[in-house]
Amino acid sequence: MPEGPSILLMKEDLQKFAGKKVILAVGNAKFDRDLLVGKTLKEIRLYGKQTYLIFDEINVRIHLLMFGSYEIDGQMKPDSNLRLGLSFKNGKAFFYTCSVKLLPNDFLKSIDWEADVMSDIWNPEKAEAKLRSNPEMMVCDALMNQDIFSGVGNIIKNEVLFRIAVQPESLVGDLPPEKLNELISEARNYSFDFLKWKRENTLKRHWKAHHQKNCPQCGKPLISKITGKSKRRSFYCEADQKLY
DNA sequence: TGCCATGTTAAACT
DNA sequence: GAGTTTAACATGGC
Repeated sequence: MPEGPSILLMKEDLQKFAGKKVILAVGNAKFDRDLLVGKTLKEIRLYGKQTYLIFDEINVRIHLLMFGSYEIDGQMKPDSNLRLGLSFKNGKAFFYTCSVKLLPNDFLKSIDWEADVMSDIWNPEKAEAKLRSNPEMMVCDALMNQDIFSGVGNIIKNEVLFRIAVQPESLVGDLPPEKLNELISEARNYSFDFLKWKRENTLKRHWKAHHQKNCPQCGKPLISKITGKSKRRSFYCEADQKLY
């Protein structure tokens, strides 16, 4: 599931529990789940791929990692790896195979909320400043960097670089200023396209590079290669994507 | 069937 | 210490 846009869909599903009181908390999360019982879920806040269930004093941070999933209402899967299940008067929320952590609300102050590419307060100028201070970083690593582009994952990385015709191993400092700006604006733009297509269940159909065999522009075979320090797979066209 | 992958963290290394 | 590599987690799709 879990790049930023998918998490936004999860938030929409959870929203009906905002303002509601936790009746029961179950699961194998490594903290005292009873601390949540009787507390009211004040707000659901996102930061990239992270979801914060905010209560008085404390919050639960959920990260679905690679294989995590969630379920609203419905029957709990019998032999599943349930990390946390919350019951409210109007339904239940289950979180499976994910990272779940209880944090004090002070922690929220340490987050740079403006780094979330899908946030209303996304700050592209700040992203540009961070990029400029890391000229030796490859663009594939820059996009995957959650402190710069919180919410971007491997799919978004590959599609953004295809859209702006930049080879993944290009160095940030070598990009001309207008390319750097395209990188920043498309990280956000594509995330919203991802959201729209995910909602329609047509995401894969719209992939131009990610896990594709041939370049949709020139028809040549795409390169599939582990790139950068993040060691994640990149799909790109040698002919159409320029190495800076 | 076996491999790979929408991700992160922490331990174990150099 | 800094930087890098590896393991762990654990599921579903191809």
